[in-house]
Formats: sequence, structure tokens, C-alpha cells
Amino acid sequence: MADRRQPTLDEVAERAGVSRSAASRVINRAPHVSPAAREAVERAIKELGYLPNRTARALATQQTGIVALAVSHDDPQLFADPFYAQVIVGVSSVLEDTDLHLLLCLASSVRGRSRLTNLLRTRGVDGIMLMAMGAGDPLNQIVGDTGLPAVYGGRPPHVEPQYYVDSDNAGGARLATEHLIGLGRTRIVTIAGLPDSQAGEARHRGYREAMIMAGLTPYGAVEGDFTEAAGAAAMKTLLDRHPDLDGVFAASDNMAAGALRVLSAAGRRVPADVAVVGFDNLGIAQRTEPPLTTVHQSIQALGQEMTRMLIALIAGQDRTPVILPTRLVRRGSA
Amino acid sequence: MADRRQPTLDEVAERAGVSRSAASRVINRAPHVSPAAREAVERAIKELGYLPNRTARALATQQTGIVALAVSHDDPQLFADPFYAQVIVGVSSVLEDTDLHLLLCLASSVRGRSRLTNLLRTRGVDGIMLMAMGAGDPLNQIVGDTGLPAVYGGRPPHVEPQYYVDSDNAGGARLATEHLIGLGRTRIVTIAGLPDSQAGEARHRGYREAMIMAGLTPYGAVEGDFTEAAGAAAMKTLLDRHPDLDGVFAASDNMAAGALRVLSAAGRRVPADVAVVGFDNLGIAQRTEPPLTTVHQSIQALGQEMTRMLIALIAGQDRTPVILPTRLVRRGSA
DNA sequence: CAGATTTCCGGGAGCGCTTCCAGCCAGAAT
DNA sequence: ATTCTGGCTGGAAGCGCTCCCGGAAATCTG
Repeated sequence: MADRRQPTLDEVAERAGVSRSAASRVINRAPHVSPAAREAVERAIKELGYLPNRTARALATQQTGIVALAVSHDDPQLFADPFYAQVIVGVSSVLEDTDLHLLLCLASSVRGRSRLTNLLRTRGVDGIMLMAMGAGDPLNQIVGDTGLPAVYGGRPPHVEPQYYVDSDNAGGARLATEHLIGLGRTRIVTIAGLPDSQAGEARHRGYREAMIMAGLTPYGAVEGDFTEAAGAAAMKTLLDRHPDLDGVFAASDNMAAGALRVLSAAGRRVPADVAVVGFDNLGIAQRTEPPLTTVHQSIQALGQEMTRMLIALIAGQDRTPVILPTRLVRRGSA
Repeated sequence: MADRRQPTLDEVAERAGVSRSAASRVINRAPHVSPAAREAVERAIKELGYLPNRTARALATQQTGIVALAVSHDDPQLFADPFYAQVIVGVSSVLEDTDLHLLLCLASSVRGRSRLTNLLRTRGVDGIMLMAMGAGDPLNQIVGDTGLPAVYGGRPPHVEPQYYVDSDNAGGARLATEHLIGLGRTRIVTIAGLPDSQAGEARHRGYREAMIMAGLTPYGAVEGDFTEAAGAAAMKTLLDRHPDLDGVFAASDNMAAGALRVLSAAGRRVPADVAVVGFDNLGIAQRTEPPLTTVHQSIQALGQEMTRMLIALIAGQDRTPVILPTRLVRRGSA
């Protein structure tokens, strides 16, 4: 553990017999350095095992080489949702080809959020990707204030951020509903998501649009918080209110799974009596009975696009929002 | 977007009418500063909205205030396992009370790994937590070379790192097996994990120990890669070889779920004919038919303990490895 | 009240890198 | 031979902070 000190640029320069500036130039592939000097420096670097100190470079360039992914939400367990793991896989795959690293910030408490705002204000990162932002999250304001490049994943409710990547929630819901309609169903209800989440609202809207465009009346809707339990409860209510329903569009696979359970307990056959379509195409969709027809959105792609957009912003380019397409995955339930 | 420049310490000092050193002292709560000066500086800080620049401080103190969590594995999808999300929740909960931030590094390719070693060599982080390390992972070597504080989550196979946190896999497996034995089962087989994962080996060992200590002979074992499909395949093989088996210990819940499916297809009643115990206590354990009796390990606790240990190491303290307890969760399957 | 502490203060030297700039020396053009 | 390019080069000034250290001031001794 003795002297792990890394060699410095000065030492490299001295060994190569050039000035520090010259050495710096060859490291940064800057012009104005003779082949001889370049070679000498490169040899010195090799011999010394030199690597530029990240922090020093960051201070000089005003660039940290780090981007943050913030999941700001009151429930710390939210992050346990496989959704975020997929986002991260996508983000990482893009970052892998850059010199940027990923800082992960779960800001679920007041303390956590203040740490995050501190990080931004102290210029601890070059840019930030935000997810699961609530409506009144003060972070929105702060991110704006700092002027740091910021990309939203999904849109926070009631505001349209300048830069964001989102799935085509409304389009996906239309896809799902149209599929049910195509099956000849007419008494189609929806288990909607929370209306104060942008995705929930958009999926509900897509359902309504599809119904109306087909000349049908939206047949019934109950909201749930995207969980299996909520889906089950909603399904019970809907069966009560509309015993003759023949189609269900659930705004999440988890809710669809709960609905499936309730339908089966109520003696309805799926898809014969009631056809069901979910949303998300999570792993659970393959394990329900019957397997769930659902709307697929590529969450990795979401992560990738967010990252690409952020990198562009950091590089000073401008970008327009990106809406990612969704597609229907047909399985047994519809 | 005009001039987002944050005020510097110099400006604070000037405004407060003191020297930069004095200002620095009040910020770092160092002694030797008069109440008057302190108050003046604090007012100036408030008025200017000053926050110390992270990078500059890092350069001066040689501490970045960032710790890394590295998941080094060839399969990028491995990270999608909810396991890691739980670890991260645990890690974050501890970091929340510190000034440290979390850098997440998915090193699944050669390029990814070299980025990671670079990060370490360039002193981009103050310490690192390593998970899912393969046996011959060059990272092991590099981490040792850099002399950076490093904590392992789980143990890599065939080596015993100096600092690690691990679940009591062998103990948990004993618990599970003893439970089956306590139920009167004697022809107990195991669906073991991969023997080149430390957890797989330990769980298999625990099973054997419990059997032998009870005077029983290990009745049969087939290895699987922890997935549901592998569990199903293994169960088929085991039923073939030992049609009279009456107990199954599966080294993961996913494998247990696969086994359950196969058993039911084969007409065996669970737990009447065959009792089944899993390991991990994942969400899936509650959704199998019947619900799965399994061994619970707190993955969040794993993340928390790793983080605490790393923080201690960074502070220059020494620590001994931590083995986290497991407990049996009794549900319907055994 | 002189002398010995203690406390407080600011100057200045880093931390390791980038980058501006003025000076240099080829070789090309006149 | 003289001027003019224009690619090299190294000195030096940062980036914003910490922290050592010598001196000034305030406090405590007897």
C-alpha cells in the first residue's frame, strides 16, 4: 500500500524532455506537436504508466465527465421496479462508447433531494437525466436554474419540459384498444393508471380516442396505481358496474394480471368471454394465465435515447423531443 | 442561460471582508475563526448563494466524494435482475446520510471494464463496491493494484477477498433442508446453482451438510443456472432419476418456480406428495401455486452493509467481513 | 504590567491539469 | 539575402479550493 501515487503530467514531460504544455497536447491529441516530441511523450507515458488525473482535468476544463440519472420519488421502493434497471442498461450501453460515467441518484427524501440539488449547484455533473418526477417537484425549478443540460424520461404531469424522451403512451393505448375492437368487442372498459401521472393520463386518452374513432362509447373506467392489487380491485368494480363487459384494456401489465385473476375467479373465460390487453410487456406478461397480450415499449431504448440526447446537449447541440414507438405483442389473452 | 457562474470562495471572502483562508475555515467548520468573522462569512454565503465547487475541493483534498458500484459480468442483462435494484436501494439509503454519491458501473464488455479500471487508476472515485465478479476477472488484480478501498458483495469463486459482505448461503440452505427433514421427508433432492458461483456452491454444501447431519444421504442433485427454465429442466431430470422423491430444495426461487410447474404437470401434489423450498424470497415466491416456502435474505441489508464497510475503509478504519443471516419464510409449498 | 500563551488571521504554496500567448526556427516566397 | 509565413515550443496564468505557517492580536499568568 506504500506509494500508490500516480505519476503526474510534469513527470511525464520531464522524462520526455519536453514542456508540460507539449505533453498535454499529445494527450489531448491537439495539433502543433512534432512527431519526435509526440513519440517521446508517448514512450514516457507508457513507461511511467501515466494516466491523467480525472479531478485535475475536470477542474481545468470545467467538465466532470459524469452525468447523473435521478429518480426523484417519495417511495424509495419505486426504484425496485425492473423498469429502472432496464433504463440503466440502456443508458450504460450508450455511455460505454464515451468517456462519461453514470452517477445514480435516488432522491426519495428531503435530504436526498437536497443532496441532489447540491450536486447540480456545485457542478458535480455535466448533465442530468430525470425520471419519475412529481408535479410539484422543486427539482424542476432547480434544474432550470442551474442551466445544466437536462433530459426528462417520460414527462412530468402538467408541464412540457424542453427536452424529453417518452414512449408513445397514447398511441400504444390506441393500438391496444383498436385490437380489442378488431376482435369484435364493443363493451370495452379500461383500468386506467393514475391520472396525475402523464403516462396514466395519456393511456387513458388513447383508449378514449380509439373508442370514439370506432364509433363506440367508452364503456367504463376505473383508476389504479399500476399494481396488481389495484388491478384486481378495479376489475371487481368494473364487473360490478358492467357485468356484460367483453374487453379490458389495462394501463399496466401488473394491473392486467390482477384483472385476469379476478376474471377467472368470476368464472369469465379469457379471451372467450372477455379479452384483455395490458401495457408494458414486462416479464409477468408471459407468466399470466393465459399469457397476456400487451403493448410493448422498449425501456432500454428509452434509456439510450435519453443518453444520446443528453450527450448532444452537453456538446452544445440542440435537440427536439423524442417519442418512442410502441407495438402490440399478441399472446393468449386477446 | 446567461451567466450561471457560481460565486467563488474568493468572492465570498471579499464580500465578508476576510481572507479566503478564513472563509474556507468557516465552511469547513475548522477552529480558529472569530464569531464576528464567522457571521460575516455566513452572511456573505447566504447573500451570494455560494456553494463550494465540488471539483476544486476534490482536487485539493484528493477525495472525490464518489464511490463506485461495479457490476462486472459478461451478460449486460444480468443487471436487470431485481437483485441489483435492491442492492442499490440499500446502498443509497446509507449514502443518503453522507456526502458521498454513487457512481454505477456496468462493466459487461472489454471496453466497459477498461473504462472502469481507468476510473480507478485516475482516482475518479474514493472507493468501490464489486458485485458478480467472475473468477478470473482482471478487475480483481487491478483493484488490488490501485490500493483503493474495495468491498465485495458476495464472494468471487475460489478467492477470499479481504473485505466482503455476503449472505449466509450455506446456513440458509441448511435451514431449508432441515425444514424439509422436519416435515418428515427423507428423499430430498436439490436443484443446485452453478458450482462456479460461490453462492451456488455454498447452498449446495449447506444442503449436503444438513442431510448428513440428519443421518440422511443426499438423494440427488442437478445443477441449473438459477433461471426458471433451468429449474424446470432440472426437475424433469430429477423426477426421471428419482421418481420417489418427496422433497426438493431449489437454490433459487426462480428454479423452484420452474420445478413447481413441472411437478404439477407430472401430477405430483405440492406439498402433499413433494415439499419444495426455494431460496431468495423474490416476489415470484408469493405468486407461485402454491406460494413458495423459501429462504429470505435481505438484499437491501447487503447493500447497506457493503456501503458502511466501504465508508469505514475510506475513513482509514479496518473491518472484518460480514455474513448476513438468512431466515426461513414458510408458505404453502413446504 | 511584563511575559507566556493562546486564538485569530491572511499570505502563499500547492493539488494536476488546460490553454493562452509570445517567441522561436524552419522553409517558402520575393 | 530578406521578409513572411506557419507549425512548434515552453512559460505562465489560470480552474477553485485546502492548509501550512509566520505574524498580529487577544487572553491568560503571576
